[in-house]
Amino acid sequence: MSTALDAIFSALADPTRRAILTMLLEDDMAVTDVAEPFAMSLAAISKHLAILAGSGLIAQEKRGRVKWCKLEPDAMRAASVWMRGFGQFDPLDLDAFERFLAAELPDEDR
Amino acid sequence: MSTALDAIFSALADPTRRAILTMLLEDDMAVTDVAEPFAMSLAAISKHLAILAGSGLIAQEKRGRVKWCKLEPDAMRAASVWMRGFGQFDPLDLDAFERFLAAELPDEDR
DNA sequence: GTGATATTCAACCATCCGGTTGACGATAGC
DNA sequence: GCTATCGTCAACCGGATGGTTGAATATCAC
Repeated sequence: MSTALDAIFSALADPTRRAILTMLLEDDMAVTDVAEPFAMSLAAISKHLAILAGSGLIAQEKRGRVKWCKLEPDAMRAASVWMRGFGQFDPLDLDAFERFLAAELPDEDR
Repeated sequence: MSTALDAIFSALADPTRRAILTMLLEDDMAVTDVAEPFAMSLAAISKHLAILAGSGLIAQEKRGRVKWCKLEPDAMRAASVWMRGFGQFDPLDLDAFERFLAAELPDEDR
């Protein structure tokens, strides 16, 4: 019971990585341009981007010597669906919620 | 830009803690009962519960010598809303979710 | 009061995480 | 070919994280 949601939630747990995702919401960006507004080294940002790519939240494509980073919002869907189970369903609806999860999420994410 | 979302996402990043939240979806539980299905010490679970309480995802109330743990689903809303900002989710799946809501919840709760 | 149960505290440990720096491999421009 | 730019790699560092154990605190049952 883990890997995909683990990776997504822990990727989202860092404010720098959330800020990067917000930036990518506006447009695809090269690694250097992603790093520019942050007060940390390029290598650090490169690691953050690798973590985001590893969780599937972004995709990276190298074109020439520049590597482009592109948001992959679909990766957030599993986590969003998981979270929605809380708060919108009261205990009486639990069985129905389980059925919904069974339909929406792969086994390993339940 | 950080603390609340940091705490919530990093609390959710651990599979043990997510499993605990799922258990609490069914009913409020005492610490010992929460710990029972897990292959780790009671102290470890106690720490996990403290983290969940610290992030606001659960509330704990001590009654007598037993401490009851109760889900606080509202705490998830900030994170859920944040994620939805990215979510041009697959429209077909959203439709499925809407149909599910329509079938399972009375009108006044939607 | 004695003894069992519920929970936390404190110290400790191994590992992971977020950051640094410096060297390196590729590609672009001239 | 030379040089500047883009990005990663490797080694390192301090602090957080997730777990352990054993002692301590509080409450309940008798």
